[in-house]
Amino acid sequence: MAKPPKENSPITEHLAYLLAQANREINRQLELRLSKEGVPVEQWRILKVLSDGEGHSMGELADAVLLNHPTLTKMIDRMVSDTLVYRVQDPNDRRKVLMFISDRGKVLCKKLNSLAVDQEEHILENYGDKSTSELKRLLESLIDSSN
Amino acid sequence: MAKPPKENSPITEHLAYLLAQANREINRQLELRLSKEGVPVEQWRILKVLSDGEGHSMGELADAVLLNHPTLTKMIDRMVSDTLVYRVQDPNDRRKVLMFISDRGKVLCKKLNSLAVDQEEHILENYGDKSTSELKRLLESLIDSSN
DNA sequence: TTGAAAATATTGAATATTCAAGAATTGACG
DNA sequence: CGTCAATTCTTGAATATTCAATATTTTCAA
Repeated sequence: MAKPPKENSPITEHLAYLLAQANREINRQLELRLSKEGVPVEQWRILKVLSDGEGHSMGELADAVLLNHPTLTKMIDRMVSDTLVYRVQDPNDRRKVLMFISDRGKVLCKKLNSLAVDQEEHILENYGDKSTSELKRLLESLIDSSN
Repeated sequence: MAKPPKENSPITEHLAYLLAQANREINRQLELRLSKEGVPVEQWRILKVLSDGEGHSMGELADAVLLNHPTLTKMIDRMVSDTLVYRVQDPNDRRKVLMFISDRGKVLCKKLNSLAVDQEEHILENYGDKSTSELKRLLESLIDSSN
C-alpha cells in the first residue's frame, strides 16, 4: 500500500521531466522537417499566428508563440529583413506595433504547414489516433489548471 | 463528418505546441520554487541523477538531463566551482570523465527534492491524481514511440 | 489639465547556448 | 605492432537569449 517516498523517486518519474523530454523530442523532429525550408520552429509559429491576416501586437505575439519580448523583437527584426512580416504602428494606441504577414510570408507558411502536417501524421501512425487525442486533451486541461 | 484540413488548424491544436506550452508552464513553476535555493532546474536534474552515488560519464549525463555536451560541460564547471560535484578520470577508459556528487551536493539535493515534491503535490491538487498519472503514462509512451 | 503611474516595445550589456574544431584515448584491422 | 577511424570531452568563436534600463504613449486621478 505504502508508496515509496517521492524524494527518492528517479527524475524520470517527475511530470516536469517527462514534459521536457517529450517536448524536446517532438520539437527536434519538427525542427528537422522545417529545416528543409531553413526556418526555426518559432518563426513558423509566428507566421501561423499572423496568417489570420489580422494585425497582432508584439505582446500578443510573444504570448502566443511562447517567447519573451526582447527575444521576439530580435526574431521579428530578422523576419522583417527577410520580408516575411512587416510592422505597422497601431493607429489606436501608438505604443503598440501591429505585425502583419507578407505575401512572401504566406507562401512560406503554406509550405511549412504541410511539413508540420507530415510530422503530425507520422506521430499518428506511430503513436495512434486515440493516444494522440487523449494526450492533447490532457495537456490542454493541464495548461488550463495552471492559470 | 469531414474534418477541417490540418493546414488551417490553429497552432494551439498542434501537439508540438501543446507540449511546448505545458512544458514552459510547468518548468516556470518549478524554476520559481528552486530559485529559493538559487539553483536552475538543470542543476537539480544533474544532482538528482548523480545522487545514486555512482559515477556517470558526461555523455550519459548529457542524455539524462537533456543538455547537449558543451552546455553540460560549462554547467558542470560552475557546479565544480560551487563544490556540488567533482570529476574523476575513468580508470577503465581514460577518454571518459566520471562525475560524482559531493556531500554538499547531497545536502542541497535533498532540499531541492522537497521543493520539487511541493510542486508535484500542487499539481496533484489542481489537476487531479488520475489525470496526472494518465498524462505521465501517455508521455512515457509517446517518448517510447519516438525512438 | 497636468503630472504620476502603467503599458508597450526596443536597446545594449551580460550571460548562456551552440556549432565547429581540437585534443586525448581507444578500438579495430591490415 | 602501427595507423587510421571512432569515441569522448573540452574549447573558442559565433550566435542567441535574457535582464535591466530606456523611450514613448496612454490612463487616470487629483
